[in-house]
Amino acid sequence: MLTVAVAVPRPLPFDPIEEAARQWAQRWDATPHMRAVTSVMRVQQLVIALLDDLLKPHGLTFARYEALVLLTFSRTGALPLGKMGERLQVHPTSITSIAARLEGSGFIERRRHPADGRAVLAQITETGRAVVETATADVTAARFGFDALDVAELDQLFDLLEPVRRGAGDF
Amino acid sequence: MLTVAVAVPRPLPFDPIEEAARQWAQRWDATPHMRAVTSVMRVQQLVIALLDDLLKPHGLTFARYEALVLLTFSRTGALPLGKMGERLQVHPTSITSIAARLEGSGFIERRRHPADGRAVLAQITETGRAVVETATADVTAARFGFDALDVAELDQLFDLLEPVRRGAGDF
DNA sequence: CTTATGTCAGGGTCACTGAAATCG
DNA sequence: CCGATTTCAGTGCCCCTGACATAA
Repeated sequence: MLTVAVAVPRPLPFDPIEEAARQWAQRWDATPHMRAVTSVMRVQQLVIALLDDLLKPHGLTFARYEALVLLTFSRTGALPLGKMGERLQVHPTSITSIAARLEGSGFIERRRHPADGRAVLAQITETGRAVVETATADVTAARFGFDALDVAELDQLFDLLEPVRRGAGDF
Repeated sequence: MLTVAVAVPRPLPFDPIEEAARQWAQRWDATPHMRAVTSVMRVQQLVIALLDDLLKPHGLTFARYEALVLLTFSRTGALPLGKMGERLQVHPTSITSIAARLEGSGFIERRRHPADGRAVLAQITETGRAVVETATADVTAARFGFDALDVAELDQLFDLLEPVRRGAGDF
């Protein structure tokens, strides 16, 4: 048995977002918007902290993990960087950096696109495929940190957020 | 009339999260979790981009705006840094940095706590109060980027996320 | 020539670790 | 002495801008 000391902030005796909303409402409007948005921000922060903790032992960040997963979805295990950036909705220079680090870890290889000399193909390696499998086992076991919700609630959450993404012009 | 050219990525002809979920389901489980979590991550990204754009003209980031708002909620307009970090749920070194930059902008002043020589009080200035008001007018006018949802849906979203935050030990 | 793709340099923010100073 | 509060140095991550090289 091995125990690890982890610094966890003492829980507050009240919900800080509820409290902020209460004060907000006394002066400004859009209180329901503020409350919902603050919740999304906080949950994202919690989830990314959990996922990065789970992925770190595998030598991955969440961004790199997502890129690797995307490659396993393609038939050949290879995609042009531009296409990856589009799908993952990240900045062109970010996908370059992500690919560079994945290559440094031996999870992908970069080579010129045979049909388009401008493009670069990211090709997942066998090591890359292996790490995706073990890392995915960890994150699915943790239910992505959303163990508190059942499937109906998860779908409801997705449906609620869909128009927000659509409204921002994502698709 | 003045128009500004802004680079906006071309929308995808499909929902990239739906597509990822479809592929995910063919190999792994926890698909509803993955779909919901990815949505939260993406929406957070969209909201933070919008808010930072709205706040930048006021010389604020979202983190600094939140800190300033918190100060306006206190009776005296002053709080110890430790208390602020607790409420905003940010790392002690982060609140130091946020306070340092807010002070550099003239939005707060830092002084020793009169009753506890270890603590530092952040005191909002008149300039700080003024910038909170104008910045808040901007973000509420934009409905925090959640204009696509009505009040019932916003409350539903908050309620869905509440057990996730509670489960992570936030309060 | 213009457009598309990717890379690199650099600046900004924030999270975190570890160490230190100060004070209760 | 121990613990709490804050600061500082340093690392890593990701975002973005701007400039550049290469190729369609």
